[in-house]
Amino acid sequence: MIKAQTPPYLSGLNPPQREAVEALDGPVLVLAGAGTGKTRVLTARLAHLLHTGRAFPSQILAVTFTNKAAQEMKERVSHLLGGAPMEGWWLGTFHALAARMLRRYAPLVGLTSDFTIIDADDQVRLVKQLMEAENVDTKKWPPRAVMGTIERWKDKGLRPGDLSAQDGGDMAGGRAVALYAQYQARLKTVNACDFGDLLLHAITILRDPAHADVLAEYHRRFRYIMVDEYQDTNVAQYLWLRLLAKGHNNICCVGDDDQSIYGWRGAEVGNILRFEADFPGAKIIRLEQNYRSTGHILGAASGVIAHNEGRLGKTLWSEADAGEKVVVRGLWDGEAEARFVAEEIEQLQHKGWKLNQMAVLVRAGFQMREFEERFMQLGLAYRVIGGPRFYERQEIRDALAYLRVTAQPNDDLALERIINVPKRGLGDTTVQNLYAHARAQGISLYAAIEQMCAGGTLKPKLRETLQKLTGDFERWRGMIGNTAHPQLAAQMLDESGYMAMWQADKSPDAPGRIENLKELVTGMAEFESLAEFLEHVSLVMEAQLEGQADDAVTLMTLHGAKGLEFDAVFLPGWEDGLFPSQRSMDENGVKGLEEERRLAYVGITRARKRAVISYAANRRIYGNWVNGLPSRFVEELPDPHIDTHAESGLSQSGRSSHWDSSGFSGAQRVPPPAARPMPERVSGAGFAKGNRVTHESFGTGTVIHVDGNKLDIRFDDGNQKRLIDRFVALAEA
DNA sequence: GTGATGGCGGTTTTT
DNA sequence: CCGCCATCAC
Repeated sequence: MIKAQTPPYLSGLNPPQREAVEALDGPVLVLAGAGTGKTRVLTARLAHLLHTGRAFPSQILAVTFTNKAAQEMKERVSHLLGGAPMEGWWLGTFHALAARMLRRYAPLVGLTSDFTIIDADDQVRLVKQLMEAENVDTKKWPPRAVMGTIERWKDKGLRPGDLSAQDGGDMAGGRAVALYAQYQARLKTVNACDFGDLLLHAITILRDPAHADVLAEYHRRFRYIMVDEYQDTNVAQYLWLRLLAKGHNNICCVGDDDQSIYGWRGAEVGNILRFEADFPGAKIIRLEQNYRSTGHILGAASGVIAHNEGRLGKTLWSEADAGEKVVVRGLWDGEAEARFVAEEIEQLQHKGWKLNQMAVLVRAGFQMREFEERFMQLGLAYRVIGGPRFYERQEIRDALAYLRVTAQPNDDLALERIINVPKRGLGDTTVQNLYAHARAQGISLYAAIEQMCAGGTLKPKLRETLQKLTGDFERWRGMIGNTAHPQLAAQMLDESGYMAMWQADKSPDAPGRIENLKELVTGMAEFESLAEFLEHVSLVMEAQLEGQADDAVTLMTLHGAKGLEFDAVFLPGWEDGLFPSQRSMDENGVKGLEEERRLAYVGITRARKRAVISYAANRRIYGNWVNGLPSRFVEELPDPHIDTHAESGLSQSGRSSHWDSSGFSGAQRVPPPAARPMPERVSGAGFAKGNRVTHESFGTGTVIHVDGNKLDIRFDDGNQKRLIDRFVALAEA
């Protein structure tokens, strides 16, 4: 038999990569270090399975963590195979795939196939309700924390029945397990699931001997399983995978234990560390050749991560040049640090580097403000990743709640959300009464309303209001199927008075909200049906793409940066307590510290050519000045790979002991609390779109967009900048 | 039902 | 210091 020539997707792979692509049978763990071509291997492997005829697309289960990763893989495989659309394959996130299974077998766990998927907000509201009904002090135990405990149980695959009362410790006055049971019961009553349930229910079905036929069916179907980012799987996901892989064990997991940074939300590094024990005979393949970073950057990153215990161990190497050493710089305070970073960025920009290829990666969101302010002052284009997302905005969630109740009247959480929005005179007391009835009868809120209206104990006025509301929903529900869903949505927002509510609202953000609502309605057209649209928003809480300047510095958290790469990466705030975060260390001890260290590793390895680490001696945190010491991670950076004094040329002994007081402008030390020159103009002067404004260095321009105190201004010289309002003044008429 | 006020807490976040 | 809540007064 004549072998076809090497298929294109195999060419250019290095030996371990190729081995990972071709090892199709049995369990395989691909330990893919940062920048070692993981995605390339995954996609080539998929292509290989299909190309060699080992499997049809429908026989492969390919799992990712994010929709973005799933999308990317879909596109790349399709491209590798000549653009053919891959029909019927199971490629998606754990949650999307589990939801797909569950839609089909929902009755086996007491749901109907049109169950609702509730979001984080609904989860907490439900827990809070239950806590209040149980007289649990919500001050002492915040509902969020109780919900967190429940979620961790779900992450571990534990249902209320698998726990005993003491497992909750004193959380919620020792009632956490009971609350968990009630929470689950309530979800069942309203035919809903939370994210954790998607996997939990799926596991429940797959491991129930009574439904062995279901498992058998999936075994027949999925001959190969592939998993991305395995280090981020939780126990529930692991159990789900194990059940599905049982028998053939053709499972290939790709991951990097050194990049496990989601332990706090249930990820178990243990899954990847234990792989060989879990899947006997597993082949372990290490991808260690890095194609991304220079030698010094790799050396610095490796030096830091080497301080962690219990690693599987990899030695990254590169054929690339050593490049520049990692710059480490101590600054006087947070402001000086922001000035320093901005200055460095501008210098690189002058050398021809693209802002798009630079990123500032912080440990926590609140650190971004200092940089934003400085960038705005300078008119340096930047984009913030990870703000509030489209589907999380209040008005969008309200609109979705209307749609949810229309599609599924038993969706209590949704109904509760909008029952009095806009105001209909259905206040707390009324809602509590309705709920009391619902709980007593074990029915949904909507059903309770119908029953009570039929009863006749209600005051006429109230009854009229409620009947109007249910009547509206009946009417809208009747339109499903015979009216285009975007039109249904538009009509609903109109007839409910929701749109009118915002139109009547005089607050400055009301127009923006109306815009968003319109955008929501327009966006719905891309989906086949209302149900499909709702499924999408439940499972794909995608960030909204904002029309920002094309070339801009990226500002985001270290967590958000995983999987990305930039020519230049700035890592500010390396002070003990901030990074590594004090809380992490207090709450999780060495484990917490090690996860922080992995975060440091992730941060450094994002850089292709230049990494700049900085720390400040003084920082204002929550209003008061605190002085900090350089992060222990700074000490862990191996000397040969770092340059502590990029510009100032001060003495070079013990690096923690001297701060670069010269800054880059030679300013002398200023006692932190001293009055600093603050711009006189106050924020919130009420600029509006269309205002003519002036700025000291940019001249006159027109405000084209207002976002809180940030203004997008098109200057008369053609430049567009984003600035803080207090740096501009209204132009003289 | 709404607006004002005081207290408190304050990482990381996808699905 | 700032923003979110819960509570209170109307």
